[in-house]
Amino acid sequence: MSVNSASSNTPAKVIVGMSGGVDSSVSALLLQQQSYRVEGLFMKNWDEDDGTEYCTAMDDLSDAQAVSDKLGITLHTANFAAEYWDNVFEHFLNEYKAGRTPNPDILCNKEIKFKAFLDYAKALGADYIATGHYVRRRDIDGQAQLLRGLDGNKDQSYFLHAVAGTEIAQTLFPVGELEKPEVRRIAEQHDLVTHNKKDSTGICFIGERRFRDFLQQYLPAQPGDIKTPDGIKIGRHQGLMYHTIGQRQGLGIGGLSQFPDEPWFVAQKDLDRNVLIAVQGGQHPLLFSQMLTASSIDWVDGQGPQLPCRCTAKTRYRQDDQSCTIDAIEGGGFAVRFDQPQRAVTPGQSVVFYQDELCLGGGVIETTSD
RNA sequence: UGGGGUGUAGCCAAGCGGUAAGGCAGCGGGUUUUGAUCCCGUCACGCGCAGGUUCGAAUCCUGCCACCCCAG
Repeated sequence: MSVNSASSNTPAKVIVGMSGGVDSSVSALLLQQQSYRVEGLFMKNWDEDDGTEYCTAMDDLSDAQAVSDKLGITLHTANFAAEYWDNVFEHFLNEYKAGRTPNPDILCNKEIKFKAFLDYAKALGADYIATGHYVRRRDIDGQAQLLRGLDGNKDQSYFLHAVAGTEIAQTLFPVGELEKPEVRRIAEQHDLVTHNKKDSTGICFIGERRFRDFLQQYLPAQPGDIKTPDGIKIGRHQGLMYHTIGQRQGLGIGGLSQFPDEPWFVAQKDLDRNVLIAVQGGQHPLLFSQMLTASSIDWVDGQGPQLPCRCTAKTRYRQDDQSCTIDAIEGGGFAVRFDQPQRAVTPGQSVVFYQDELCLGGGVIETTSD
């Protein structure tokens, strides 16, 4: 790709989404080295609910500012909290209310980072945006493809699968070509304050929380029974939305004399009866499913492959790729059959498809079956 | 209140005179841009209570208390 912008032979202008982390810091640095006209933008998309305990956003902004100063680039700030709430968080809450387990960060990428931010950057005159994601872009016949990051350990294509190719086409991913240790090394060599900053986790823009306490602020408790698949009551839960399929922690069940010493896992949610179904042992058959149906499919190329299609898929971030077959189902949507049964496939979560290095796209899991 | 049994951490539970296993739950940390999973660590100066025997008792003895079962 050319470093020059399309409209002139001045260097292209790129605005980097600066989170205050090492990846976006190094992204800005690399683009600068590649002679782009680089500016940064720090997004604040969540207005603290309690204001006290989780005030990392200010630290992140000051780190982003420090890196920008070091590089001598302009740092813009933007607040997309309203867009985040309307287009990401409300959907997040509605999914939990419906007993499902959403992935807000996938929506956040689709609605905020590659829509609100992209629009904002273009209004600032940018030719491209850039982010610190560990993914790669490949242009074929004028079409942008999404490839896994070179560092298989950090690949974040799972989170970007719902971003359209037309938006990928306007984005640069400098660290996607590198391995994480190299990124940190570059940051250290250039004396960027973020070089040894711990990787951020938790919901994007919201951060690490005691998840159940966090949800409880928005979704009130609805206590009910915890039962075995045979209908034996073995405990109480405070709300089906506070648990997810395959989960062990938080059930509070232990030492039942008529059962073995194995830990208990959530197998199903019975919304009609407000009952949580739990099974014993992490390999219990009820925790596995070989088929799923998915809706809300986003294909990166806008078309999707010819069906039926053999490919690999992940049902969660960082899962090893699993061989499967995708097929269309009547009335819309897709059916996915895995070669091997998969553990804790969870409605509301996303299934993402790959062919080798290419991320095809993915959809939201609706149902699972044997 | 006649007989039998049981009382060990939140729960299940080993221990049978030599100085409190293990599991589950919980808690803390690690891994991780969702939620999970997973990994590591932690968790009874004390074994229903009070005495006694002994160099030494959760383990033996005595009394008391509680619960369970069978008789009534």
